[in-house]
Amino acid sequence: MIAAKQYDLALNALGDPTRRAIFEKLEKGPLSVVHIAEGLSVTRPAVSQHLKVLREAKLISMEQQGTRSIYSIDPEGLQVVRAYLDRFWDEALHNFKTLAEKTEIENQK
Amino acid sequence: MIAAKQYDLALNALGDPTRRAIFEKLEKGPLSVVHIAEGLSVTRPAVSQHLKVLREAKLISMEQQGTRSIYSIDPEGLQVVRAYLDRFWDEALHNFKTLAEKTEIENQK
DNA sequence: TCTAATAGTTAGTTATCACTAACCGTTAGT
DNA sequence: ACTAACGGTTAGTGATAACTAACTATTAGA
Repeated sequence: MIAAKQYDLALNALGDPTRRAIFEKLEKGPLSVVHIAEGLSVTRPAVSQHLKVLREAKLISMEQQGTRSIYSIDPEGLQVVRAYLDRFWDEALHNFKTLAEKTEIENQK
Repeated sequence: MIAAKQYDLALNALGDPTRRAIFEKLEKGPLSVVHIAEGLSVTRPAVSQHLKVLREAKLISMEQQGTRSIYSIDPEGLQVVRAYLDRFWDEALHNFKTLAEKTEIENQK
């Protein structure tokens, strides 16, 4: 991955199903690595690697507590992806509108 | 990809840099396949395959005009991803808030 | 101090998926 | 009918990245 932009990192990170599973585990609140790993079908080291990717994308943040690493959802990455999607919103609605108008005309025939 | 849910399809689709490049080309308006392909570093068949993935994710829609296939941004896929991200918003803000409070306490020392 | 628990790293393997080449089908124009 | 333009499909290949196994480092507790 030679992604420079933040949204590249974030969308790449969320593109993997295992990483989404990890991300979704944090939906209910912060968790340590062992807690994140349990129930998942991959080994703990694999989880560690995914956590690194998610962290670089600023989708999660980490706080050290003794020997434990506690991970939480980070709003920064979410915000970046949101902003990216919003770029396309106007164009999408415009397309939708013209399509709707066409359909209407079509129906009048 | 054995993804059932719409947001799985959408996030998987946006996870690839070439597909993002295609998607971003449609930001300014609808385009035919040849127009999408020009400037990209992959062959036209590759573009066709990516368009299929984006279409299944409802991120783009297609309209046939003679021999041309005109592609546009589809708001449906955008909306699905947005809703997915929103699921994490409250939790993310909560984490952010407690972190902010902790930092404040830390600074008071 | 010794041990257990937690988790990050790295080398090597495997599996996935993006890509090209070759092909086919359809429509528009001459 | 013939040709050109457009674009979707498929088989096979190559590159990427997800994964495991083995190892190391750090901290907590007995």
